[in-house]
Amino acid sequence: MTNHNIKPTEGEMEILQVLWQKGNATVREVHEALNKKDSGYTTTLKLMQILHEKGMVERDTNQKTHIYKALVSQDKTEKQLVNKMIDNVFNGSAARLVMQALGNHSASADEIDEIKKYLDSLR
Amino acid sequence: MTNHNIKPTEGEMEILQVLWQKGNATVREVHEALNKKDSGYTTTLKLMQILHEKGMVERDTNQKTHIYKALVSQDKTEKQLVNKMIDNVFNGSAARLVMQALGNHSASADEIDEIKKYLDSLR
DNA sequence: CAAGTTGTACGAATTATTTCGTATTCAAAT
DNA sequence: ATTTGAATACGAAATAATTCGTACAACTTG
Repeated sequence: MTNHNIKPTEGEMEILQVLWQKGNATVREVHEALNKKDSGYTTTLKLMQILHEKGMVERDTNQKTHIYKALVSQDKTEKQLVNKMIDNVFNGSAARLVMQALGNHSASADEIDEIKKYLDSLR
Repeated sequence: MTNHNIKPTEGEMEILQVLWQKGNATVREVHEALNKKDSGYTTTLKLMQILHEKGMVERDTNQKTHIYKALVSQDKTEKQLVNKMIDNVFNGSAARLVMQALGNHSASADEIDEIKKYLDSLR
């Protein structure tokens, strides 16, 4: 299977987020979206070049200013990370992760409804 | 608030898991529980010493063989990690994480029931 | 008690990740 | 055309995390 061992680092993930959200973007756009006051433009550039080396993004170099686009799927990447966390942190129990996620104040009433609907659809 | 910025590394997490599960344990017990063929005993020892430096575990040094015990709570640590993932990976949406977790790891019917019960209890 | 075994201590090597500095290229504006 | 600004390339420094080697202390047991 392709895309076997994608394991973006934290910094790489931040960039992928932006690319998934925007569809495609230049380094400057990504850098500004991230709005990191603690690291410079060339840092973002470098990370994006590394993502490219690793085959996680592609880029159009026809213009001087390159345009990047994610190659790894958001869904697959998210699944990978979630699975890893279920295994590493919750000893394989998806339910435990879910409850931990919901026990926080993070989930609004709307979200909870959405989840219930989703659970029903699983039947 | 105490325990403000716990952020165990991956290796540290593995050890904490064992300590949470066993209540307390020696380095050797932890090392064997982890069953790492790729790294040696002193590596586990070192990590546990670092956990101690960081105040995440305590140890009884009355005997030659020290006995370790987690000081950070499993629940709080899990919440931290889950929240971090919700922020970093799911743009703040707990619901998205939950659905990714369920759509995936094929939560069992029992697990799903448990989650529904839990959701109802949140009202 | 001497030899072997099991443990801790801890500096240092290794590896991974992030960050930066600087050279260079290209295009726009003066 | 020259300067200026914005971009890429990329080595290397800085930081973080893991792993190991080795010294030494404390028990075991023959």
